[in-house]
Amino acid sequence: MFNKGKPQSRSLATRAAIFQTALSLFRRDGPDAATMRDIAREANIALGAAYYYFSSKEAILQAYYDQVQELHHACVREALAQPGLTFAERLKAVFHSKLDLLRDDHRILGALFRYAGEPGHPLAAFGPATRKHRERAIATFALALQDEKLPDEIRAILPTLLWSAHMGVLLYFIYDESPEHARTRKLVDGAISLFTSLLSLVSLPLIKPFRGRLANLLREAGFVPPPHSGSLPGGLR
Amino acid sequence: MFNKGKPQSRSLATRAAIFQTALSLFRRDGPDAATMRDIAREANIALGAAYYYFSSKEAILQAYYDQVQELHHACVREALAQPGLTFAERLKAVFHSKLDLLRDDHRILGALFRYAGEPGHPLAAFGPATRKHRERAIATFALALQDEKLPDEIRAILPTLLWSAHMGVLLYFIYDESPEHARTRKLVDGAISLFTSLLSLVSLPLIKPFRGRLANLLREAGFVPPPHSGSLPGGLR
DNA sequence: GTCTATACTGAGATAGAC
DNA sequence: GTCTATCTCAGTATAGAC
Repeated sequence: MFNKGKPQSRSLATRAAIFQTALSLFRRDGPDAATMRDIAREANIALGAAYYYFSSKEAILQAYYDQVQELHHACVREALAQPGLTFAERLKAVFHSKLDLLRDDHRILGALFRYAGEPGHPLAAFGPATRKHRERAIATFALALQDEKLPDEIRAILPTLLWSAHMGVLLYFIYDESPEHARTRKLVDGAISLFTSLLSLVSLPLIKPFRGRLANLLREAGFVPPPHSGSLPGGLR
Repeated sequence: MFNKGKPQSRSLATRAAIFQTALSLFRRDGPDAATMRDIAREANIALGAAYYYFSSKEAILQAYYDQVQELHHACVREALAQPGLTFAERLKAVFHSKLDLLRDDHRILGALFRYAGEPGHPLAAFGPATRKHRERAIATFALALQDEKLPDEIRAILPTLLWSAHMGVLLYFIYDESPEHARTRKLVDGAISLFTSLLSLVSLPLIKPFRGRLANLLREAGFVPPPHSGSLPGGLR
């Protein structure tokens, strides 16, 4: 009668147990090698129960994706709360906190990348189904630059650009076998240092005309919404 | 006794028939929906025969990958043979010829992207197993700039940079549903025009110091081999 | 609503006959 | 080289216990 449809605490606990068991198996064996049967056995439940909570293995990946998103946003808020950081330091905090979060999850990340080439898939990183996620992630990057003084065109495109760069970094990270992912860390630091240096040139009269062209290009390509407008439908935005 | 191990013409014909049938089914139904049984039936052979020629469905994708590579290189050679092209036109020719080639193959491309996040996979676009392919593709881009006068640091990194950009364009292309892929074409043209304009700034004293930093960064990240050295092992290079 | 047990399906891949 | 028969196994469907 009451609580119709609301999950109870026992149910939540079972769900959480399945999720955690799945993650540890994903980390140990890789998301492909770990079967739903393995997960159910390890969590001491029947196969059907696992499917009761997660309609597929992909649904577990989906939940992981959601969780990473939220944790990252929280980490970034915390890291950026510290006063007196330079712009470069703020950017580095955003990138490095993501890498911290994903430290043990090379293979899970790799499995998520799999759907990047299937626009219709609910987990397609650039597809319409993940639109909300993407906007949230881009907003996380926007946190790093909210106090900077930047030309309008640049401010409008920078969060999306940073998010795109971060996707590239994650790809690099997946391939990076150096201890502690030192190579990825170094790439991030080097790229951000170089980038912030270059950014100081952006107000030069010589460079100025290029700002508009770039903003234009990205807007027409759909990476970035037109100014003064709400959001648009579609996957490429 | 003779021709030991050499495929005969009948064998080659069967292989080609399977390959073409597979491609047309891939295009019609998508590479996932098209099963090996479908392919075999459509090609009028038994399932086992299909597996005799291609040890897996992935092997067919592999063959497709090889073919695209070779066709693209040939197209580019031909397109660049035309005299009097500007640098931007040469670049555009490389990108557009690739898009021409892949016109109907959104979904096959998408399926190939799937392996990009699995470094150990033979089809991983950035992995060690595809190293030779990658070098060949990068060499294809190098064709476009062989006659340009460019600073050494730039010349060393540009082909790889262009190849990377081209991977990004392909991803965009996969998501692009505009008629004739007009949006992708427009993005390519706009980006190349902007890029070549920016490139003319690269010799300015103001910009010069950044060249070294960028080249350094890319070298240390393994995107580009150190100067005066042969190639190195490994996936990230 | 939560969960178990069991059986079915369909696709990739293989074995071995011809 | 080519076939048929078979294996494996992830995902699914279902009937019913609590």
